[in-house]
This record gives sequence, C-alpha cells and structure tokens, in this order.
Amino acid sequence: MRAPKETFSYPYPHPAVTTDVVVFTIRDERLSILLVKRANPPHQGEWALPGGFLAIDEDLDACAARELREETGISGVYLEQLYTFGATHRDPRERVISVTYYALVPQDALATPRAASDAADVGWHPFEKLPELAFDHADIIAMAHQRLVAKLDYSTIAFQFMPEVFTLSELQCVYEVLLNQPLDKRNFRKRILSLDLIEETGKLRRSGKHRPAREYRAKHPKRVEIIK
Amino acid sequence: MRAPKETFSYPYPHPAVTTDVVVFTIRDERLSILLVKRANPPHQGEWALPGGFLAIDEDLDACAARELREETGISGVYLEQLYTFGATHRDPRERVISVTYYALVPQDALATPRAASDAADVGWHPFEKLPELAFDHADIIAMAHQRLVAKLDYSTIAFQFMPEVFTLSELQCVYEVLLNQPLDKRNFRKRILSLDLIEETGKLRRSGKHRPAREYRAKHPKRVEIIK
DNA sequence: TTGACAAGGTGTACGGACGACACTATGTTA
DNA sequence: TAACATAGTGTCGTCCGTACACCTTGTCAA
Repeated sequence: MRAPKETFSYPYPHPAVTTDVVVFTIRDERLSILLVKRANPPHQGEWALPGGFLAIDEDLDACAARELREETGISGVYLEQLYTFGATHRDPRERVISVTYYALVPQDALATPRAASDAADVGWHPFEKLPELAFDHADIIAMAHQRLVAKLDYSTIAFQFMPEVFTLSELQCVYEVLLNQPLDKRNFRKRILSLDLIEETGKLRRSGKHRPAREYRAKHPKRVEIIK
Repeated sequence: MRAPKETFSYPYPHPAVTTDVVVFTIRDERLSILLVKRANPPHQGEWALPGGFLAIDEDLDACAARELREETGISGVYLEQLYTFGATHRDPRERVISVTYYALVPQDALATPRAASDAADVGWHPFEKLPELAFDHADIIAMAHQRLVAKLDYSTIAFQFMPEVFTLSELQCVYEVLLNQPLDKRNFRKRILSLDLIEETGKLRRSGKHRPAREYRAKHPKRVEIIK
C-alpha cells in the first residue's frame, strides 16, 4: 500500500498504463472467458476483463501475471501479449493505455476462481453469449479470439488447454470447439500423431459404459511451437 | 509548444508512453531500415528508431504516424502495431513503455528522407549490417523482421513495398529479398497471378537492352489481405 | 542489317499432403 | 450374454506446390 498523500509530478502529462487479460478455457465443450464484476466505478457492477494498473517498477508481463493471480487466483498458465489499446477516451477517469494479454487455462484447473477484493464477482462466461462489457473490453476479446483461432492453424497452442494427461477424443473436442466445426476422427489422429508432440502414458482412461481410451501427455507441455 | 513551468501530478506514479516505428523498404535489392541519429541524450549520437512521446489527447496509431512524419517526412504508408516493450530499465530517464509499430515504404518513395530538429541525421541502413542501436531497438527490429517475414506467407503485405506500377520481376525480387532465397520464375508468376490481386496496365516497361516487361498495378493498393 | 545479348514470358509432370469415407474392437451395464 | 457407446484403424482420389528448359522480343554494336 502506498502513502495516499504522496503525489508524482511530471513536466508533461503521462497516461496511466494497465494490463488486461483475456482468459480462455474450455468448459462443458464451450469456449469460455473469465470475467470479473467491477466492485468500483467506473462501470461499477459491469463485467470486465481481469486487469489493473502497472506498478512503476514492474515488467508488463509480470503485471499481467500478477493481476491475473490477484483477481482470479490463476497462475502458471500460458500468457501472451495481444495488442495495446489506447483510444483517447476509452476510460472516463484519465488517459489509459491498456497492454492486453491473453491466457489459456486447462479445462480442469480452477473450476471456481476466487473473487478478489476489488471484484464483486468472478466467473466463466461462454464466448457465444457474453454479457455487456465495460470499457472497450468487447473489442479486446474479439481480437484475442481472432488471434487464438489463427494460431490453431500454425502452432501447437491448443495443447495449452489440455490437462497433464488427456485422450485424443478430448483433444479433438478442443479443436472442434475452437474451430466451431466437427473434424474427422481418423484425419485428426493422423495429423496430431504425425506432429510427434504427444506420447502415450500407457494407461487407459475409463469413463462411461464403453471401451476405455488411451491416455496421452504432451512431450513438452509448456512449449508452444510454430508448425508447418 | 507547452508552457515549460507547468507540471502534471498524479496520486500514483505513471510511466511515460512512446511509439517507435520500424520502417522497412527495399533499396538496391536489400531490405533496409530507416534510422535516425539521436541529437540529444540519452544515447546521443547513436542510431535509433524514429519515435517519440505520446501526446495525452492522441491515439496510439496517430502518434506513430505523426512521429514518422515529423522525424522522416514519410506519411501515407502501411503502418501496423507490432508489440509493446516495457522492461523496467529500458530508458535511463524514467520508466518508458514503448508501443512499437512497423511501416512498409515503397521502393521509390523518399530516396532521401529529411532529418527533423531532434535528429542529427536520418538514413537507410541495410538490415544485414545495422549499426549499434540505442535502447532495446535492436530487439524491436528483430521482432518486426520476424513478423514481416511471417506475414509474407499468409498475407498480401509484400505489395506495400511496391510502387503504383511495377513488373512481375520487380515483385519477385521483393519476395526474394525478404525470404532471402531465389524463387522459380514460373511458379512465382503462377501463384501471384492466381491470387487475382493485380492487373496489367497495358503498358510496357523499357529498361536496359532487352525485351520490355509488362507493367502491373495492384487492384486494391492499400489493402492487406489474409490469404490461404 | 544482322547477330549477340539480356531479360521477359510460358507448360508439364511428379510427389506429398489433405480430405472424404465405414467398419471392427473393447469395456460397461442391464 | 447381448446391447450399447465410444475407441481405434487404412485407402484412395484430388489438389497444390515444386522442379525443370526453352522460345520471345527488344536493344545495341559490329
């Protein structure tokens, strides 16, 4: 906590800098985004992206990771800078430059994120029916979604949605949700296995009254590679 | 010009925000970058990217375009946001967040850019032998180059290097320089023409003691499309 | 005038990647 | 033990990308 009376002066006006994070996951076979309900003005009571002001001695990536951790309890996930939004009146308080990030969270992690002090609520919202959003956060989400879908085609980013071990059917489901279209099972398995990115655990996954599926794990779970 | 005595105060420390621009062109069959020699400290006398501080009532894109125009005389070119650099000590004066852009300039435009007041010199430098650069500008250029080469594959960005009319050989030369490898003439022409992005002007270009080449123009010169 | 020069312009054939497509295997449960 | 539900597997055709060589046409100099 900073001394409230102190002020910081500059010979020229300075904008404020924030980071905001679009957190994606896949829940119930739906692409979902983590939103916080704002506890304070402006836009009090509206849903918004987790994020907040950059500390003066803090790197941008660290700020995004910290805000994500503080506001939602999420850490250790894939986090990539997206774009910087700086339209002159995007925040009514003062000039605010937002360096935005997007994060990908595995399916099972954090079923119920915890709300922080400056958030009235936190929750997952299906991408297909998002509520009204504060500031220009709808634009930020749109761009994050565009980037995510584009990266599916030429990188191994989709694995960041997967838990440590998973089945090929689960992986296929992730691709189908993101691409919003069904995929052929044989072609999908052929393509994924030819990438040589996953290996069998040797165990079987039993679920439901049917044949168990082989479990796989990523050979390099944290790595996102460019392919093709 | 602002009154020099005025100061601007905030209850929390604010970083400064700048934009810096990596300007690419192709000169003498070499990819080149426009640099300015710094007239003032810090890094006085070193080469740096054109750029400068964001005005408080100015959009980010407008700031990049303005700095580019003021420092080099270039305007009306393709300009795209690249990435935001904000490491805590990248500028010795104060905390500075740099929202970086890259620009593509047609070959013939602006053979000799003019130097502005706060630049001791301005000039094109071949990408392959850049001088020592101020701040973290070498990192910024590296990322811009990576983005540019990547976009060659899935967009029509290369046309931004072309003048209004050009020959297929000139276009091929641009691709060869950017990809740093020779291309097959027949395959190149087949691929480019199949995109249906250019049309013949009907005129011929005479140069040297050989058969003249057909001139082409882009159907939508300013448009950069995602292909494939 | 004509022949050498230099870049402009053109088509085919091969191989690999991707997409369409249907049936058997295996564990569960009633 | 039979029905059920998902797991798991191979082939074939098409399209795209790549490799590859020669004729065309204007210039210039002998």
